[in-house]
Amino acid sequence: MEVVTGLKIGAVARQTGVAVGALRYYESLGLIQSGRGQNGYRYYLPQTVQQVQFIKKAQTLGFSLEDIGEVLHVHQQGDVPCEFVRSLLQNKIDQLDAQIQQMMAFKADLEQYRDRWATAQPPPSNNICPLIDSISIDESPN
Amino acid sequence: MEVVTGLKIGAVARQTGVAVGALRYYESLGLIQSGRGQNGYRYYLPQTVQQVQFIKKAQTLGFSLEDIGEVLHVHQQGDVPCEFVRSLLQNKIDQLDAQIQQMMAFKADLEQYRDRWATAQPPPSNNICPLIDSISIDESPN
DNA sequence: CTTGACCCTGCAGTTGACTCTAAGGTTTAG
DNA sequence: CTAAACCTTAGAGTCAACTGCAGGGTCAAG
Repeated sequence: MEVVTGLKIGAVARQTGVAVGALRYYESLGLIQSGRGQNGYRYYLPQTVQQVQFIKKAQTLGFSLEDIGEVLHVHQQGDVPCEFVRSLLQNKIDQLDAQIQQMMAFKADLEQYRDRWATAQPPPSNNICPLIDSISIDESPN
Repeated sequence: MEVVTGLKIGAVARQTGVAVGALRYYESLGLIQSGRGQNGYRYYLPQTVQQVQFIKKAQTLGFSLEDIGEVLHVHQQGDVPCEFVRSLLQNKIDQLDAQIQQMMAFKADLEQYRDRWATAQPPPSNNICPLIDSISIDESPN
C-alpha cells in the first residue's frame, strides 16, 4: 500500500498556532507547498513548520506576505541568481534598519510626551477645546 | 464680515502629503478636529499639520489609527486622569521597545540567511523541488 | 456501520484604512 | 459672469489577510 508521509494540515496548524484556513491561504499565495494524497489531502514536509514560523515572525515585523514570499522563493530556488537574492535580502535588512531607527526616534518622542505630562499639568495656557477660539475674527486670503 | 481663519482641507493635505479623503476619514474617527465656516467648509488650526504628521509617523511604525487616537485624545484632554495617560503612553513605549528588540533579532536572522547564501552555494544536498521526494513510501499513524 | 474528527472546495463576509464616484454648492481668477 | 479649482455629503469599491460557512468526502474507533 503506497501512502504519503508528511504532516496533515491540522498538525501544522497545531504546531505553529496558525489557523488551517490561513495555511491554505499561504499555500494559495505560494508561500508554502504541499503534496497531495490520493484522498486529496495536503501533506507537508516537517520543515514547513519552520517556514510558517518564519512567516509569522516576519509578519509581526510589518512585512507583507508578498514581501515574505519573495524571500522564501529566493530561499528555495537557491541555484541561480544568488546575487539577486543577496540584494533582495539586503534591501529587507536595510529597510528593517531604517525602521528600527525610526522607532527609536519615535520612542524618544513618546517619552517626551510622557514626561511633559508628568511635570506640567496645564501646559501654560494652551487651547482647551482646540477649536472654539480659532473660529472667528477675520478672513485673509490663504 | 465675520469669517473663519484656518487652513482649508486642501492646504493641510498639501502640507502633509495626506489625501483630502484620508483627512476627512481621520476626522470621522476623531483624530483631528475642524471648525466649520458658514459655507460648510472645514477649517483647521495650523497645529493640525503637526498632528497629522504625528499620525503618519506612528502609522509607519505599525500603530493603528485607534491606538493613535488614544494617544492624541490623551494629549488634548489633558486635565483629569494624568496617571491613566502616563500608563497608556508607557504601554505604547514598552510595546515599541519590545518591537525594536524583535526587529533587531530578526535583522540578525536575515543577515544570517544572507551570509549563508553568500558562502554555501548548494547547501550540502537539500531538497531542490521540496516536495517530489517526500511524497511516497509509507504511512505511519500521525 | 455509524459517529466524530478531520479534510476538501468555493465563496461570502470582515476589518482597517483608505480611494473613488456622483451630485451638488462655493470661491476665485480673468 | 463664467470657468476652473475647491469644498460638501453619501455611499460604493478596494486591498490585504484573513475567518466562516455550506456542502461534501475520508478515516479511525467502537
